[in-house]
Amino acid sequence: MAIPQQNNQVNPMTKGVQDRLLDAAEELFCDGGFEGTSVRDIAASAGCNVAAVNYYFGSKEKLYEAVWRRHLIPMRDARIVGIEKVLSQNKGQYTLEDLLRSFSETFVGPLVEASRTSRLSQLMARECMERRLPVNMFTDEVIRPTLTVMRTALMQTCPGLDESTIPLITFSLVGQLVHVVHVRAIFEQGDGDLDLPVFDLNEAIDHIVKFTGAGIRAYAEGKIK
Amino acid sequence: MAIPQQNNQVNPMTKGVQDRLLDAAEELFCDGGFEGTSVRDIAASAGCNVAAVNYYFGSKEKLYEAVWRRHLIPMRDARIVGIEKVLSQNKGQYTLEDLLRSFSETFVGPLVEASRTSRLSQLMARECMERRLPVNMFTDEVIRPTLTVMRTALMQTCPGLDESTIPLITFSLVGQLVHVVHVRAIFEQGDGDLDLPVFDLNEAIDHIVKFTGAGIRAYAEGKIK
DNA sequence: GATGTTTTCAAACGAATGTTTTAAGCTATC
DNA sequence: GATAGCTTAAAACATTCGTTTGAAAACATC
Repeated sequence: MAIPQQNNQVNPMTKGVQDRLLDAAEELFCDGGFEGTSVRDIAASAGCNVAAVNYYFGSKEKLYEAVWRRHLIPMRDARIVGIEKVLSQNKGQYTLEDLLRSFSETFVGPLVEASRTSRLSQLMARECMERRLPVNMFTDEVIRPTLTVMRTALMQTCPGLDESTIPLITFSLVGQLVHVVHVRAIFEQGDGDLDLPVFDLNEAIDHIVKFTGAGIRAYAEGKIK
Repeated sequence: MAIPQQNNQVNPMTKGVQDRLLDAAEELFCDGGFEGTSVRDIAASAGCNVAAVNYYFGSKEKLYEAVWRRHLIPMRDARIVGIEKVLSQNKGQYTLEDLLRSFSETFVGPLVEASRTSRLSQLMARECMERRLPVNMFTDEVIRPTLTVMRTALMQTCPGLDESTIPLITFSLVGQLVHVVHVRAIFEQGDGDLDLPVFDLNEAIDHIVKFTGAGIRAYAEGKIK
């Protein structure tokens, strides 16, 4: 009746059933979404029986949450250390753009670097809409900690900046970065015959960094509001 | 066997079955997504039989497309006339921020003004991920026409602007606007106990307009790149 | 009012879903 | 090697799904 403990496989050669299920579920959830993926598909892809899903995770829903838990904390930590690395860099020998670039790259990185057309980004985008995870799981584990670090980092970098503007500034930066991930996903799966301008990720990030930097400086220099 | 013609109801008092199905489907698709909504729910909500969906639209999928077709063209037209209204305003008596504000408001407007926590925005966000509409239906009917008008408008407003920067600039603006719609949806359905700063839509749009304006001027004045 | 067409409805179909059951296989301990 | 406790497996269970069927109802036309 009870769900067995997490079995951290001792032998690293062959993954246990739990890990195989997590891997398979992650890939299939990304491609087909939660509703579009059946536990039979997951079990088949993991090479085990259907019942294993309920045996190890209790339900399809719990399996979905377990897939997410593997990503949230590493994602948050990567963003935070990215910011702190810039801050601790040669005691102040960094520009606003350095800070923005570091944040942008650690933000976009895990969302696009994953193999096979950015699985995490698909997963994230789906989750934003389907709302299957417990509310605040995201807010508590990723968004709030990141915002806190970013706030002090920006204040330290731009002395003239009014602290009340930081939420909206961060909002603008994140909005552009999220958008870059979405658009990239669209272009990658597009059939290429769109005559929209070709989309280059590094070029886009470079633009976002400079563009956002200009906006922030306008705030800091009092040219806005 | 054949699907009957669109019956444009003569008597405006009582909507026909097709329209009732479209209304019900729109609401339910927004709340539950495509997979999460059954044709039985739709039929019940529309007050008709299940078979009516297949009778009038051929399939659940076709009904979903029909729901979308009611929105795409009005959305595109609203954006375009919003831009053109500013352009034709007192022969040049408008600022860059006027243009950005008009575009922003017509962009965000239909996504947030709809009754009940912005149905269209939910629908849009879901569609971005589930990809159920024919590819390029969005690109052809909305995105490309809007981009074309926006390009000429920006070039006319900022003479010093390099045309090659416009796609990325528009991208930044749209990214922030899409994000504002998403975040607003999160806050509206949130339980309010998030201690994140309160989110005010008009304040956010005002920020986006000024922030983006500063970024564009930085390009136009050669301070970037 | 009879006739032919369009629309509505209850019922059923066939397939797919998540979950549970029941029994067999496995592994470690004595 | 027997025993107890995990783990796996096949099958069945109970829903739910989109769609189709066939007949009744409503409507229009003459």
